[in-house]
Amino acid sequence: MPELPEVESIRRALAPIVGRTVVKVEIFRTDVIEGLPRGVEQRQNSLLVGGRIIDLLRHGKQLGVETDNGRTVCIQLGMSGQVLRCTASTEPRKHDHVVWTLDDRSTLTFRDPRRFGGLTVGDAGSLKRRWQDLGPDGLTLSDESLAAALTGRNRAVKAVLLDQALIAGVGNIYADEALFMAGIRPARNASRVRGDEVPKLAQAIRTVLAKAVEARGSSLRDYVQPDGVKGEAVLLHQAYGRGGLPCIRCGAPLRKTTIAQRTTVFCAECQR
DNA sequence: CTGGATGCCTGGGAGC
DNA sequence: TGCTCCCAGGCATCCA
Repeated sequence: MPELPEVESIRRALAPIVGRTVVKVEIFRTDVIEGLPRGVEQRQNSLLVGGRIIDLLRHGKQLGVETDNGRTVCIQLGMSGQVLRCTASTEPRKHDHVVWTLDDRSTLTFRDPRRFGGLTVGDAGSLKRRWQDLGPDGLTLSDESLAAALTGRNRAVKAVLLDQALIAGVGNIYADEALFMAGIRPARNASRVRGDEVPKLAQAIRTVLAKAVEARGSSLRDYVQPDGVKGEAVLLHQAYGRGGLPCIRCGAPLRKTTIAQRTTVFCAECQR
């Protein structure tokens, strides 16, 4: 579900937990955790218990939590994942998989009804190692990086934008939005994006993502910020979710189709 | 190597 | 009200 802007919104909202020490973790499902060791002590340790949170990092759609005892947890939200922060402990709800308690008695909950997401535990270096397999982050994507991702690629330009190994953080919503802003048809072959269009598309990707971060992410079905409040970026959408509705630029009805197995909305007039 | 198709899950909404 | 069907923002894995 959540793409870069949603994950970045979560990261920013969690800033107050930096400096806090993890005092307890409750695991309600082990199968959402990769790399979980055997043994109660080892499990607690791998899930940051006893460590002080020193950093919250993000690359693309992945969120990293790092503690001063050299442990890290990488959070992937998949389609329906949430990270919630409560100032007092509450009864776990259905689909709450992992609950941390911090030394200020606040709790951090990872919940994910569809379980396409999950956690990966590791040592201090494991986040960087993991993120080496991802492309550059979409928020700061350079024109040159985008050019490199598109060059010689025999697939739809939208499929390239969605490929996390090429560009990290763009999902179905913001791919449609960026291509609409840049006036490029999602089905166009990536290798046929012209040199003069590359900077426009790179700019569109950065802008669309940055605006959505400002609006605290797009709440469609599951996404909420850690305090449970919805983001407002849906109000900014010009293409996504508007199939059949008039294009805000030219008034022609927006077309709905499938590209890379994903629902795709575009304007046949404005996007060539 | 590349790119395309498939399957994993639950819940919400539409339609009957 | 209740049922069935369809759809959903991701991604690992398998296949051609």
